[in-house]
Parts: sequence; structure tokens; C-alpha cells
Amino acid sequence: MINYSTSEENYIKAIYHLQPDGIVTTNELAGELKTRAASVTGMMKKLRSKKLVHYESYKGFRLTPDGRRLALMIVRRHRLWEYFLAEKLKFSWDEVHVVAEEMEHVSSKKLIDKLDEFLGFPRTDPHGDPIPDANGKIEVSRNICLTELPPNKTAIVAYVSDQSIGMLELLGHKKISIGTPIEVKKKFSYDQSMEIRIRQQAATTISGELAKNIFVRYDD
Amino acid sequence: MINYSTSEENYIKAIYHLQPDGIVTTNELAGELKTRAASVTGMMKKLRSKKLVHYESYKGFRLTPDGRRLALMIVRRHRLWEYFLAEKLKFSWDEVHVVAEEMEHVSSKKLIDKLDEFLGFPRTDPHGDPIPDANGKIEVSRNICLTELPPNKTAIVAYVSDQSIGMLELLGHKKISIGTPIEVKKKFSYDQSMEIRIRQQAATTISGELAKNIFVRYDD
DNA sequence: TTTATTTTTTAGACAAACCTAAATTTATCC
DNA sequence: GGATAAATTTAGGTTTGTCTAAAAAATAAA
Ligand SMILES: [Mn+2]
Ligand SMILES: [Mn+2]
Ligand SMILES: [Mn+2]
Ligand SMILES: [Mn+2]
Repeated sequence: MINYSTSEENYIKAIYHLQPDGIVTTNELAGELKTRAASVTGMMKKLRSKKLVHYESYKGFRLTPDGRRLALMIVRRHRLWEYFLAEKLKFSWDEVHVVAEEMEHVSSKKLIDKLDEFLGFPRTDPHGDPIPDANGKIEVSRNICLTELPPNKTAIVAYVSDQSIGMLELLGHKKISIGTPIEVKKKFSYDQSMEIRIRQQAATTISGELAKNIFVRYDD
Repeated sequence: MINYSTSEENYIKAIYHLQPDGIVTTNELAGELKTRAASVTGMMKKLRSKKLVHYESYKGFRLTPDGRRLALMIVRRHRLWEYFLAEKLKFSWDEVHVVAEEMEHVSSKKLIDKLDEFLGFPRTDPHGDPIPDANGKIEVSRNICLTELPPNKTAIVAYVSDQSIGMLELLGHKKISIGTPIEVKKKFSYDQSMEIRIRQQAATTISGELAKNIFVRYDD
């Protein structure tokens, strides 16, 4: 197994997050990584020479099979550490990301596979994102958006797409987290807001903005 | 808390290991870090400007109180991760060091303090080295060398000073590890070799070379 | 289909950490 | 004490990853 630098890994992971299988442009990636377009161009030449991305000048880039494999390994490390931090060290789910961002670059394969085993082979991280297995296989989540959940049917919160601090804070206040049973009572077409019920508690209202970012598991 | 680079941290830790409180020379440090004298000089200027070492040209260097504090934090991280790897992930004690060498640079203070708590505040790492507490306090081990243990008195292996792979392999073969009860049956002055007894097993012979590196806890 | 705007690449610098080789300082030996 | 030897520092390069500003290419507008 070749070892890659922290920078190389961060670029590969960012490409994966933007487009696991499609074309990413220079500015998109620069925005994602908070770096400048010129730096991206330089790095793409390097990653191309290492056969991790397909890249032709002015035409964007795409992960190669090797690049995708590597991306999945980094995502695996990231999400396993997030799970460890939340589950074993009792970090709150909005704190785990920053720390995992550093830990994901510790490269020992054995470490990660043993950690996976120690954690009991968790399938999702604290944000509900699926964790790739030791072979890089990742579950395709077929969760539906809360906005598409039929009224008066109970579903389980499985995933939140926006994982910013502000969002996680709001969810915390509303007592919504991964695994929370949730039910839509009423939808208001005027502003897409909706009245929901969490467990047996009194109904509460959430904005359309928020609802759009909540995904639930609902086996109809 | 200021953050230091992986290189800076490795230099500080190496100085600490050579001389926690005394003067270290350029070549000594270069040898320890497998780098060149010129690189050491450059880094010392930088660490001096950050007030982590006292340094005057041609006169060697010494950790400042800040430098020592930092060194102890890095040692703390290193040993807690070693403990985690051995205890929770079932790594063998000769595998933990390389991995911890990378993990020790993840800098979150909260991570380390929560890890410490999760592990139950262990006092020593898998090699018997003491783990500094959250304030940087470290136990002074008053272990004695196996060569000084009076014959026919049972003591507990507490620490091995040479932690090279070869040494750990030999100890593994002899079934000696931290916590093993050990007893000296006979010493041969000719080559400093000795006959020892481990638990209730048959006596076995070890070289003076090996005995010099084994330290035991013995409350007389 | 020219012209203007946006996107991307190139050119040139810079900081961190490393290296080799040469110069300088300190230590050792007769 | 002066000549050698050893240790250390300086000088000058290299690599990685970043930046700004200018040039070039691709898109969009007129
Ligand atoms: Mn990262
Ligand atoms: Mn996550
Ligand atoms: Mn290290
Ligand atoms: Mn150790």
C-alpha cells in the first residue's frame, strides 16, 4: 500500500464528496477545500501522475478506480473515528467531525480494521452516513427526505445532509438525532413548513429549510 | 493552546527523551531523529524563537519550562494511544509504537483527556513507561534493575529500557512481559548471565545483556 | 461573430523541512 | 601552544504545498 500525504488525501476525499463518479471542476474543488484554483491545478497534475484522477486541461477531473478506492478508505477512517468519538468517548455529534478530520490521516490499515472490529462493525457514523467496509464497499442508502414522508406514518431519522454546526445545534434543540422516531402531522404548502411529532411528545413545527435536510428510513 | 507541527513535536519529544532536564548536543539529536546536523541547527533556531529551548551556538540546547510541558503532553498522547492499541484493539506490545508515533500528533486536548478517562486513567503504557496526567505530572518510577534483585525474591516486571523489535521479540519468546512475576535463582559472575524463574515454570537462563534491560517492582 | 466575462492555467514567490558541501568553531593531542 | 580532528554552523539546493498576478482558454452576451 502506497502512502499519500495529508494534502493528497484531503483533495481525493473532497473530489469524492463533490462527485463520487462524475466530473469536478477546478473552482468547485477550490471552494470545497478553501484553497485557490492555482493550487488545485497543481495538485491535479500530481494526482494524475499518480493515476488517482483523470484530468485534461480545462476539462475538469474525475476519480480513477484507484482514486475512488482511496477515497473510500479515507471516508472509512473518518467515519469510524467519528463513531468511536461519539460512542466511546461521548463526544457530541457536532464535535466529532473536526477531530476525525485529523485522525483520518493515520494510515495503518490494521489499526482501522481492528478499530472497526472493536466498535462492532458499525454501519453508519453519528450523522447517519454509511461506513465503507474493509473492502471499500459502501451501502447505498435508500432513505427518503422528510418532505416526502406521507403524513401520520412513523419513520426513523437516518441522516442529515447539512452537517454544519448551526444545523446540528438546531437539531439538538429540537431533540432530533439519528434514530429518533418521527411522524409528519401536517404540511403547509405556503412556506413548506411542517408540524411533526417526535416520539410521544407534543407536536412541534419545523421550517421547510430544515425538513429538506432530514432523511428518514421508512419501510412502507 | 498553540499548535505545533509534527516535526517540531518530534524534535521536542526527542530532546526530552535524551535529556528531560539537561543539555543535548546537535549530533545526539540528529542521531536520535535520523536526520542531519544541519537540519537540527535550523530547527533549534526555530524552537528557540518559539521559546521552547534554550540555545546558544556551539553550546547545545535544553528544554525551557514551556518546552518540557509540551514534551510531556506529546509523551502523554503517545503512551495513552499505545495503551489503547494494546488494551482495546489487542495489538501486541511490539506493534503499538509505530502507530502511536503517528497518532501522538493529533492535537485535540479534549480528545486525549476523554481517551484517558475512557481507558480508566492508566498509569503506565504497555512497555511499563509512566503516563503523564492531564497536568503533565509524571510518576518517578523507582524500579530496580533485575541485576540488582536479591536472589529468591519474587518481583514484578515493570519496565524494559530497550524497546527495539529484537528485544521485544526475545522477551515474547521467554514469556516475559509487563506484570510478569519473576525470581532470580542464580547469577553467574563470569558473563553476568542468570537463571530465573517465571511464575511456577521451570527455570530458564537469560543473558546479562538482557537482564540489564529488565526493571522490576520489588517492595522489600 | 465579435466582444466581454468567467474559468482555468501558467509564472513567479514563499515557507517549512529536509539535504550536501564548505566554512567555522571547539576540543584533543603531541 | 600549535596542529589535527571532531562538532557545529552557514550557504546554497530540493521538494511539497501554498499564494498572487498575469496569460490563455472556454463561455456567454451582444
Ligand atoms: Mn482531513
Ligand atoms: Mn460524519
Ligand atoms: Mn511522532
Ligand atoms: Mn511505550
